Amino acid sequence: MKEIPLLNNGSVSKPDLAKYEQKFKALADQQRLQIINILAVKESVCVCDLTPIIDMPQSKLSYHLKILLEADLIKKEKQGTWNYYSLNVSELKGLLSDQLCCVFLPSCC
Amino acid sequence: MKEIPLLNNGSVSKPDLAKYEQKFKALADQQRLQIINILAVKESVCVCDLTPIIDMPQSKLSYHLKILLEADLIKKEKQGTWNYYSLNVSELKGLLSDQLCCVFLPSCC
DNA sequence: TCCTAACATCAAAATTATTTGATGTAATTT
DNA sequence: AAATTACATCAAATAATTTTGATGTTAGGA
Repeated sequence: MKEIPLLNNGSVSKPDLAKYEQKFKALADQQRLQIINILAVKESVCVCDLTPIIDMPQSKLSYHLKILLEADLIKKEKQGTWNYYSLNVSELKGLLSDQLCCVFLPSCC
Repeated sequence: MKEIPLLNNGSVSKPDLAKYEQKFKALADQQRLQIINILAVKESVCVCDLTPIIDMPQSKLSYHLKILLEADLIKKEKQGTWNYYSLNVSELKGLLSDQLCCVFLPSCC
């Protein structure tokens, strides 16, 4: 055993860790990254526009959108029968490097 | 049904999506974020230094370190009996916003 | 050489997350 | 008012991840 370091649990608080965990979890899925990428290109899109593009049953798409929504990475706006989804760009920019913004939010570059 | 959009699967390639999925998955865990945060403070640390700090059985810690390692977020250097781990700072900076770098890699700020 | 410390790895169990298909609800159209 | 479209939600099935405890490996010390 080597010298015992002074106790230091790191400087990020527990609730912050939980918050970032949630956001990274939301990003940690190819299908959701693809959704983000599509929303970046198309600005604002309803679920019915999305299904034919990404080839996914509607309930599955709703599930993934909800995960992104709960992580506050996207926004939802109801307009009559349709639900329009769009990116929460400021939130994403606060999370991702400029380089990644270029990859996933092409409107950035 | 509204107008059918021109087909556009997003612009990020499949292998890239898989790569980012892996990296975000590695980040998507409080315990691993805590490890990153500790490595940021302590620069280079062996597993035996880490166990008492983060209160986790050794096999579990090894498991989480491996996930970070496979995502190329940390580096490992063997020195005799000890394995020293350190952050892959450039990789993390390519991933995280400046703001997040400040949170998790405090040496940044 | 034998013992121990510092790990990694493994298999089983436990926990979480995802997928699927069915059903529910509200708005719109006919 | 009935039918249809655009979703959300639910419960069950499946799959992936994490945790645990045991065992294996290697290097250094007695």
